[in-house]
Amino acid sequence: MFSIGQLSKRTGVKIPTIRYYEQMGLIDAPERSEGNQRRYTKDGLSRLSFIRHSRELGFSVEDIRGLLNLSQHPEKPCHDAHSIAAQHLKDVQTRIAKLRRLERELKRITQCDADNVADCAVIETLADHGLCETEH
Amino acid sequence: MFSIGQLSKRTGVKIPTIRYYEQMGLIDAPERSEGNQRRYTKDGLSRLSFIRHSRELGFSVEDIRGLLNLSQHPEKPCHDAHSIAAQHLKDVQTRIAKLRRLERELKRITQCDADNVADCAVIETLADHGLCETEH
DNA sequence: TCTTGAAGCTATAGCTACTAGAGACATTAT
DNA sequence: ATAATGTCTCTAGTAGCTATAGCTTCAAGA
Repeated sequence: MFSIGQLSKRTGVKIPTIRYYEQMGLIDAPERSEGNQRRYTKDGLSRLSFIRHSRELGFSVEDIRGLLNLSQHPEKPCHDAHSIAAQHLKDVQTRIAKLRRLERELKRITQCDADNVADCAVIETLADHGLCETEH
Repeated sequence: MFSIGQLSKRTGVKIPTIRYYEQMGLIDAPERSEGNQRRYTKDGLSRLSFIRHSRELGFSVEDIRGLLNLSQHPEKPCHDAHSIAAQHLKDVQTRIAKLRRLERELKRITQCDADNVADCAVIETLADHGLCETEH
């Protein structure tokens, strides 16, 4: 049996976040001690680790709810898990592409070496989209 | 003079967002019509365009507050504008790097071709961080 | 056994940057 | 004049937590 603090240390999920997950129904409400404190089992630990890891990979809480659900049913086809992951991969790739365009634009505008704001490319570019090289 | 709807169309910023910016102090409260509706000048239009464009480049509202401030003082050195932009560029690059690692990991785990959840690499990897190739 | 300090409890509010909705009033076109 | 559209304020909701207040419980040392 782990206290919430021990669970937190083992998984790296902060205490208020664990309680938040419980509230959101991602983890079951665990048993309580006589004094009403949460007591977790190994099962609770691995479920939370699953969540933690999924969050690190950027899955949304809703996605995780689905994945957790699937993981409880080992006999089911894993097609659903794949489509969640594949969709997420796509999202990540879209975000990368977008950020790359931003990076290019930011690199360009930070290269200005003017002395004052009047001639500054940063300010000027922000004021006038027409000065941008790429679309965004 | 533009109504809020016209301003919205010209800048691409949604009406509630314009009001939100006003509330946040990013744009000045404009004059009102006799019937209490907002009426904007060209100045208001260009200020909002500046904000819109900065948001598109991913600057935070706080950053934009600083940049707008600087843009009002053309005689000032533009060092501050540069450091805001440079810091933002750095953030963007960090995010790109992180997303690339995610992308790699997601690509790897979505390549599984198991039939059911019990053998599914997606689920398995999420449950056990040790199966990951890269750190995150 | 008593005490003390750390850890845990609930409930509420705050964060970013908006977005949505309700219900009332203003403006514009016909 | 009337109807359709636009705008007003206010409140609450979104994701995924984080922080605070004021209280109770637990575990270890004297």
